[in-house]
Amino acid sequence: MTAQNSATLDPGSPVPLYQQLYLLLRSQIHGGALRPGDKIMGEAELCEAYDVSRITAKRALNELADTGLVIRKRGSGTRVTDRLPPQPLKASIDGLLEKVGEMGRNTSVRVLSSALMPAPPEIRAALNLPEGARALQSRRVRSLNDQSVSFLEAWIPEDVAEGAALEAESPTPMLLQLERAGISVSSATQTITATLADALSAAALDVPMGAPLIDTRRVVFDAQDRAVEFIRVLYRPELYQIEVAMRRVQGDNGAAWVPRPTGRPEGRPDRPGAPATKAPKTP
Amino acid sequence: MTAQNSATLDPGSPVPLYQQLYLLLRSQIHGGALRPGDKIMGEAELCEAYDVSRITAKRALNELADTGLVIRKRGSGTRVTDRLPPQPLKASIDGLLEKVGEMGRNTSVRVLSSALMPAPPEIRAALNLPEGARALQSRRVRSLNDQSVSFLEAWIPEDVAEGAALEAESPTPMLLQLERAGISVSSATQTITATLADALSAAALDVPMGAPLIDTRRVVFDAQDRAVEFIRVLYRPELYQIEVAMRRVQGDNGAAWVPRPTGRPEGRPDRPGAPATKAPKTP
DNA sequence: GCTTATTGGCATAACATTATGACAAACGGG
DNA sequence: CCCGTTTGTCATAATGTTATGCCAATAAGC
Repeated sequence: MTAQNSATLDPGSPVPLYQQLYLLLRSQIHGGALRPGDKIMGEAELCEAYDVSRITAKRALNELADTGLVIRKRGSGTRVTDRLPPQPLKASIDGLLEKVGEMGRNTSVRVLSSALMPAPPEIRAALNLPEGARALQSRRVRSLNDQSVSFLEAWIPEDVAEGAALEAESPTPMLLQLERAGISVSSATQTITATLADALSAAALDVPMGAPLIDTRRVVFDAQDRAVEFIRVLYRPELYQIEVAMRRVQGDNGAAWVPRPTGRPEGRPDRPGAPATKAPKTP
Repeated sequence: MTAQNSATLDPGSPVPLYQQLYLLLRSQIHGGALRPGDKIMGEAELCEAYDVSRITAKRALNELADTGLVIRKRGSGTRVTDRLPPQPLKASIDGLLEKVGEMGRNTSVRVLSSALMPAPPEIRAALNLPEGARALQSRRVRSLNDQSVSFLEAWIPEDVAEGAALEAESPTPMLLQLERAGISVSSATQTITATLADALSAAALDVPMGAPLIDTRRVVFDAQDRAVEFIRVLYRPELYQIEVAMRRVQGDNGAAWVPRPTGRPEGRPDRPGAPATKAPKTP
């Protein structure tokens, strides 16, 4: 049984071939299969491998070059950029950044919009609101070093928002404002999945439509188990990833994995999970 | 600052307009904004609302009808199908299914390939192997109810694999085989991100290339802190999602979120988080 | 039965995507 | 310096996408 890499794009897809190939190569670079300095297959080879015409392969490679991920040279070929696209940030499931190792980052939050509006059904279901209830919607973008990392949409029930006198236009996280207003946040349920950038998130995060995004949804409860906030955050996977450290414990009914909360405590050396790209470059 | 909910489409995107509109409406249905039985805006209204021609609106609606999400009737209009698509499975971060509520599921594992081969650089980095080292690669697909849910690629260093006398062709999870062979698994580091289906994973999971996938990578360590396995698992987000329940605790330096290991213990009701992802479309 | 709303279908035209093929220009190795 | 390799550029043709406009067929209300 052999591991074969029969690679074929889907000509029947509504997404144009050059875009399919571009996204594919892009994810290979971000995922670590193609490393900085590596030589990418030439246009001719790509034609062969993916059964497309040279114009299509060329366009995919040119899009990569336009994004700065590769460098193309006549007669020489196409190579992945040396300057490593910065390692994606690692964050624990609580959504707070951890590996802010280099502290030179300019982090910033921009409020795109905020308004009190009737909560759509999906939000009502998450927040357990009656039909016709209104909620405060706030959309924000978080940037690090002038790169948009995450796009966020928060919903807070009208009564909660009023009671806490929230400043929706302030870049201060809504959750923090809630806590400052005396609402004791006690638990949350978070769902992690993947999605594609639509027009709205693509514009906010400065990625092409159809790019993959990490999609997290969280419902936050106060001490009385009342849902006080629903947040959906979309992250750019090449800039931000979720990392979980786990310990194996023996329980009553067999072994189980226990997530270790935050940081990198118990003497576990900092072991890369072999995500994205590799670190150093030869001198 | 107003929240413009008119998520305008992007005529400049490589993704055709009818597809953008199709995806938009589709995510509204999956997300709960449009509920079963609801009447969707007619072609004329969609033209107005999204500034597209009727042919485009019609095509988007027809794609929805082809997928079975809506029913169109001349003179009457377009309505969301009554039967709602099944909820995705929820699993905790340890990768083990939980919501196997209905126990009638036929779960099965198929071994696609397995081979001892030189470990590619990205794997060597994860497993801390020297250049030229070999590793056992095993690719598997896990299905539930005849639907492919996850695609898995495991790498085990040659010496570990030999010492444990692994049966790579057996559907028994490699990690379980390692444990049975006396290798005590004690900790792991897992990274969660999002990616696009390439040719290989698309074929294995029966989704179109370019579909979004949840991408988890895990390095497993034994009691001696030796990396014994690297696993990369790709999940179909419309069938499988990761769920984390968290508790807020007061620590020494401020509050922190503590993940609650597994299951849905402390009386927290089951709260849906509403996904919005791409499904396979067979033209 | 008549009217209105809504989808189905067709024709035309402008533009984007893709394949095929040919030639020019830069790079690198012998 | 020559030569093979690789990318840059161009032209042509088939196909897909989108807008505009028109008319037919079906459903629902009066």
